[in-house]
Amino acid sequence: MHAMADKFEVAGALREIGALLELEEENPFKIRAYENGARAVEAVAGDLSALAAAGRLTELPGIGEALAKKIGELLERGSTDLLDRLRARHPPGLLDLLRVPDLGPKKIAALHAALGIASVEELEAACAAGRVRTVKGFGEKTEARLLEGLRRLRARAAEARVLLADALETSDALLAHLRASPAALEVQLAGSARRGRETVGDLDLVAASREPASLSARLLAFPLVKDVIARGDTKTSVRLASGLQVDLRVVPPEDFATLLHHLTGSRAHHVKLRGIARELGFTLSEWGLHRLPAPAARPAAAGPAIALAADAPEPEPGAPGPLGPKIPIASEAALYRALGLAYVPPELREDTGELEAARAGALPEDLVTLEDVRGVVHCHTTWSDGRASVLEMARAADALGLEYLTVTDHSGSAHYAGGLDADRLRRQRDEIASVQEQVKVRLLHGTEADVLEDGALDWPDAILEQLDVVIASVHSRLKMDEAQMTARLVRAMSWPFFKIWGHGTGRLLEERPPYPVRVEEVLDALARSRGAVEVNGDPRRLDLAPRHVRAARDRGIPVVLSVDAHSARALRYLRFAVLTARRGWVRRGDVLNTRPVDDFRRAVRPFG
DNA sequence: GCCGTTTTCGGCCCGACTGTTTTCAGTCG
Ligand SMILES: Nc1nc2c(ncn2[C@H]2C[C@H](O)[C@@H](COP(=O)(O)OP(=O)(O)OP(=O)(O)O)O2)c(=O)[nH]1
Ligand SMILES: [Mg+2]
Ligand SMILES: [Mg+2]
Ligand SMILES: [Zn+2]
Repeated sequence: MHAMADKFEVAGALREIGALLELEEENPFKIRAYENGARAVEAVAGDLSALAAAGRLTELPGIGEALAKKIGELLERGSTDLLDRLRARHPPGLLDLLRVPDLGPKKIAALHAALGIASVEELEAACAAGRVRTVKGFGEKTEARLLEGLRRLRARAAEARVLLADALETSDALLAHLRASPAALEVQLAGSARRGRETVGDLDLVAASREPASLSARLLAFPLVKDVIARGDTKTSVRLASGLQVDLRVVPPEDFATLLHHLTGSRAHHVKLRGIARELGFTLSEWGLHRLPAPAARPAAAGPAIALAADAPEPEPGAPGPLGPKIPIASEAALYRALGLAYVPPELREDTGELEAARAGALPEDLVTLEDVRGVVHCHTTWSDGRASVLEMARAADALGLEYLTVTDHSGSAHYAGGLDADRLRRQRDEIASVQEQVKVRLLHGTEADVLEDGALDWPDAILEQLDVVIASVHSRLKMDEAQMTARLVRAMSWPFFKIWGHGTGRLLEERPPYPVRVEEVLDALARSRGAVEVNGDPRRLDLAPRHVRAARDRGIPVVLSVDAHSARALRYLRFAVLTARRGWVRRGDVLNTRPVDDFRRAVRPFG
């Protein structure tokens, strides 16, 4: 098809192969190998083709000879013989069917065999006509469920993800609601929201209780609950009016730590961690850490094993199989300790090297925290497109106990955002000086300078040298190709003064993809020059993304946690910047605005 | 398909809930 795929297209093709193999009901471990390969390819920092050209693809975890060959082919011509063959064997509509909730490869095969259904449209028609219920293994309820799944898929609701900030507002309300129950001994947020992912697919909650049914009922009584998706002894799933799904698991208090760990994820982290447990002779699930039974103690074995089985206590719920003794686990830290590992914070549990690091004792122990941050960077005011005045922003910062605040309004070319010209910039400096006399927080004066089309910044050096801080951001002319945008940013980051790369890739989550740019090349330029990367805490941005933040700190580039505030309320975005930085393995010492104001000022001052 | 300070073959994480099942497969988390 097309030549020269990038790593995301390669990952997409590997996932498509995986999905098509699923339809063929191939060995699940082989299918997983394709998913692992896709993740490994995406995690590559920098140029995948370079790695392929050097014949080093098999150094990636989960890539062997077979996948390396296919990746090479994908890079060259955008497809592989296997993918071509698979595509030729299956109608394209079958792949779409995999996206229908509650429909997997087995049911698709059954429907295809019985009714010739090979597309979403055909399934919809068959459900509407009541033909699906006639297929063996299907009934009225399944048909109705599929219709509902089709409706949600059509409405684009089935795969929608919600911004972390919005999800946390809902989860705060839910947690308060559940904690008010006398049956609740403990209730906590888990899942991707606890890991600080920028968007979440649902809300996952965990609770400890002696009366799980009572807590489940309490969830159903939450005013925003619209539908009950499933209700069992330990797990209840509901859909809220907003469309957001909420999963609640409830266990007795002695299993709370392992449940919290389980529901926090991620899936890939668990697969690897449980593999490690197994190597050590344990088995791990939400029901706890157990010793594996000795291999000799099988039903076919001699007398003592049978006697042991007869004496075994009642199996607890969720643990029907033969298990060895249970190791009490009182906390997540105790769980990792029991497996000989350093504690892995939730934000790092993505199987991106954290378990290898935990084994080697190489995990960062001083990941940045909200309490470490002394000042906020990147604030807009009514001088450009902010809604609060300098005084209002400063008072809000005082209320939060912040040590300093950096006013960085837009530069002149940002007409759409009321960018400042040199004269207004001077007058703004005077106003900041006068506001400073009324507040405790130290006010610093900077700019968010547009990176122009040619990579120049929007201010002459003579202006920049009067400022405390310069954020350099791309706001316009976004429709360049990757080579042009990379060249533009490399030039911008190479100027011989200190600058902060603002919202590096311009993404707007669930709205606008990042503009095409080779981030690693820009980071290389920044590492050779003077500057820092911003982790923009605006919940719609969270930019740079964690893997790029990690690539920055691997190059020794310092980090600034920013709020990009256009209102006083937005100063609270700092927590999202912190979460995103932690997901990028950022330590306290990597972050310039954990320093006292004078240190910070010296570190970021453009000249000198 | 990947992988290996116990292995180059034989493992690969583990469980909840639903529906239609007469004993559990399928899907999802
Ligand atoms: N052991 C194990 N745990 C799983 C598996 N799938 C999900 N989990 C656990 C870990 C997940 O973080 C947790 C919640 O599942 P979700 O599907 O909600 O995923 P998560 O919250 O991570 O991401 P999301 O934003 O909801 O898509 O359940 C699995 O296949 N095996
Ligand atoms: Mg989730
Ligand atoms: Mg979930
Ligand atoms: Zn901006």
